[in-house]
Amino acid sequence: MVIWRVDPPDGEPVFAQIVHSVKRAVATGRLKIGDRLPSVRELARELVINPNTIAKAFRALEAEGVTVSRRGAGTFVAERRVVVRADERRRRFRAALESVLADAVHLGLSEPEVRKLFDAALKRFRFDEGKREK
Amino acid sequence: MVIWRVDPPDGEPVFAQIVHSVKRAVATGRLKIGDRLPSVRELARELVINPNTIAKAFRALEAEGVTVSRRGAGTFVAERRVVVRADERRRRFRAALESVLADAVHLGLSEPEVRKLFDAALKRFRFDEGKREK
Amino acid sequence: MVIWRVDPPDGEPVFAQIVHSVKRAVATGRLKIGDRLPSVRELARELVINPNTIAKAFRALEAEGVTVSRRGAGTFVAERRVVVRADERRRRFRAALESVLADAVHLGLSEPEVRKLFDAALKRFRFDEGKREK
Amino acid sequence: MVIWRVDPPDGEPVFAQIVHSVKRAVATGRLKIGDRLPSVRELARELVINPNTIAKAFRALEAEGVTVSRRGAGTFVAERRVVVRADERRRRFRAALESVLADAVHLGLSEPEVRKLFDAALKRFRFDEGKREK
DNA sequence: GTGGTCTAGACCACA
DNA sequence: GTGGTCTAGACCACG
Repeated sequence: MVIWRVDPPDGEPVFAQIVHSVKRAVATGRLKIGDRLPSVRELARELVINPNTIAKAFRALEAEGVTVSRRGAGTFVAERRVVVRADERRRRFRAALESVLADAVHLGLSEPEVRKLFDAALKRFRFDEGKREK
Repeated sequence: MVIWRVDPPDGEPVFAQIVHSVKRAVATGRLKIGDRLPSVRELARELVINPNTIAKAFRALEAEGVTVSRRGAGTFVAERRVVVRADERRRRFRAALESVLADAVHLGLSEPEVRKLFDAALKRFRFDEGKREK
Repeated sequence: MVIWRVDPPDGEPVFAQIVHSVKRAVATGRLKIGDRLPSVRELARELVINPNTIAKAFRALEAEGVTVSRRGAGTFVAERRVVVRADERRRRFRAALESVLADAVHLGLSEPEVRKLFDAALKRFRFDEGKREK
Repeated sequence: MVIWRVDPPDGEPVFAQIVHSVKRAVATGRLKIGDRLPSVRELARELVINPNTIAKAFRALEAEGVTVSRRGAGTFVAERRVVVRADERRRRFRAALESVLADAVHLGLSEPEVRKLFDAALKRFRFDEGKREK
């Protein structure tokens, strides 16, 4: 799977698309703890995007605890550390899921189709790793 | 279930929260085809939100085909009509789902927890209705 | 062809749909000069529409010179009388046509398709009658 | 050809006139895919119209898929993508065309005149471009 | 009464 | 700089 899924006219802000790309890559194992992300300038050149936008995305990732940046060395995938209380994280997940499911209904997807796509997606994500790996 | 889940400081634009509220209510059967939504002014009073903001949400809902508005009459839940191609709607759902799952991983949810919450949520949505009902 | 093409949730105001129905019927010969329209109450019952809305449409038709109403007798298709200057009517037609054609392009219709639909539609309209008929 | 055909007292809402202006300009090739529209504020100044009104028109254009807007960047003519089913788009075109033709009859235009104006107008529209161009 | 349009002006988010 | 959101308030069009 490709890491960078960035499409400026998509509607989602470009910096958010970068944030999502990294989070998806980490959550699916495409990026592992300790892996180094490209430098801001490098990535800006590759994706043809303003470096300020990349820098903003990286700042957001660090604020969320997904990455850590070490001066002069670069940005790295961080050890996963859970900060949110159990009920709070369930609440957030449920809310996000409900929006997605409501959209699915309005898009005209059937329940079996949704179930199938969910199962398929779920397989690609690594839930119980992160705290053990390097 | 309550229909209106609106919390201005939430970060998500208020009008989008209203849009989501209605889509969720329709998708879960809390609102049925032909049902009349509260009037713009009425809802504005109830939620303590500027009427223009409500009107904007209703316009967005109409543009998405979720409702129809009639001057002098009100705003109604529309017949559900599927317009998007099958592959396109799968693509959209998959993308949205992946973001939600990536967030779940980073929130520290476990796979069984996610599965359980998904199953529970799925039960509340009505996938195969809409084209027949009143 | 059916005369009354009225669909409240269509977006076009209901009274305007009635006006268009009558103008279309007259222009295609479905209604002829001197023909009597249904009474306001009769039509309101038939179309399940507020009588005020019908009355408003009939007022608009009379203002445009399409119909004449005779007290106690009803509303009748009027002798066609042209009031607009030649250049003005060409200007109006051109403007309306351009909007329709622009929409056709954005809808994805092809030029031959448009040409064909135009030719087919044109055949159904009676341009050079009206001043002669009873 | 001038792009902006906006006349506030015309009866048609100002924002709709702007929408039509852009659609016409794109459909006739006056604006090409990827072209940047004037900024909201710039156009507001030029047309002496409230920026919110311009913004509303641009939002409507985006909802119809004619343009894409990017925060911080501007509003651009979108790749043309056909979403509506073939029969549906024919139905819509036919309905709009019939209203225009009925009006033409009532305006007193002759059939040859209508035909001539149609042929002339048709030449100015680009039906089969859009998916390939820059 | 209903929704729709337009203006004016503040403030935010993004590139 | 760009577009987006929200408020406040006037006025219009429709049923």
